[in-house]
Amino acid sequence: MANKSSENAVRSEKPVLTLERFLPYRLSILSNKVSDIVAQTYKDKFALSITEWRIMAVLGEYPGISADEISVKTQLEKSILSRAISKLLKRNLIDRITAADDRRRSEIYLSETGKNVYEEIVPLSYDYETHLLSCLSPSEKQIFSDLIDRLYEHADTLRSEKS
Amino acid sequence: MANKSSENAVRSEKPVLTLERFLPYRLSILSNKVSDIVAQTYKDKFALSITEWRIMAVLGEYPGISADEISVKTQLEKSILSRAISKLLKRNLIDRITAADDRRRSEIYLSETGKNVYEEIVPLSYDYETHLLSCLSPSEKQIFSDLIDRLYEHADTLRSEKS
DNA sequence: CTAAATTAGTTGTTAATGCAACTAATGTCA
DNA sequence: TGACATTAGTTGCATTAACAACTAATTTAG
Repeated sequence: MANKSSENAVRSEKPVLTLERFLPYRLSILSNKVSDIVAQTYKDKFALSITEWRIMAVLGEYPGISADEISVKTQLEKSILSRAISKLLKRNLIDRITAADDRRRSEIYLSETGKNVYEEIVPLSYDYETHLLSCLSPSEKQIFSDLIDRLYEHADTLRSEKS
Repeated sequence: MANKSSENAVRSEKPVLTLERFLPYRLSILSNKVSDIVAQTYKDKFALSITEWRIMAVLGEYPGISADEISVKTQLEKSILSRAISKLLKRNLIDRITAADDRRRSEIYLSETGKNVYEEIVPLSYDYETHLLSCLSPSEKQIFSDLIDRLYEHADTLRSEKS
């Protein structure tokens, strides 16, 4: 006898989701816009995709790291990484040598050319970040940064509740 | 600016970028994690991709909207939209009729089935958002939301400064 | 020492994305 | 009215992503 159309008509208002106010959506849109702008610069000036740049960025910080470790740091799939590394090798932006102690692993480095590109991109990236954040006060920047970290940590705990 | 490798602290000629502290990167990682979790639910329970769900979400808010208008609201490419709409039509989740006043345009609606799915997803989405944000205080939520909006607006102004 | 299990990395396949070219309907303006 | 430009939407194509199967090197147990 349950009939939602007439019995409790007061309660049964249809739910509506306002996409533009939905946080996961807004986060995604903001992130895409921010990334697209950087991506355009990397692509125009250096013919690098975001993925490729991230790999180089990690190599700038951790020379001699392995593909697997890059994968952990950048959250990129092994296969994506493997193909991106091939491309960077072909372009002589990185060097790869087989690790002496474990011949499965290889150690990857920025090449001389790669270092030059890296050193050109780093200040551009910082500039961009600075410009992007210039609409926030110092304390707002700090708060935003902290909130991102907290949400990131917290999101991890949600993953397991999935079913 | 903290410099964790103090070895060559004398002349810091070589710039280094710490990817894990670079805001566009962190935003992207957070956004991906957040989206992936929702995506998994939509996919498992309703066999919908994020893209498909976003279209349905917009249709729930704006019944009879055209593909082009959906494109503006969701920031999805025309082509992606066109193909997603075909899929949703095949699955009878939406209906499409040619607009009377302009036969190029079509008006798109959630079908009855689509409405049922929509009404099931909306509360799930809100739940997820609530859980995600449960690690923030009410005022922090407000601040975070505001900062996102401001950054979004501000990012727009950066786009043209590209060169 | 050797068989099974793990690990690092590559490759195949399929689907999703992004861009441009295209069709068809409408709008503009001389 | 009639050539031309715009607009809505579709399709083709090349690139990229996601997932799994695979090779080869190393580790673990018995």
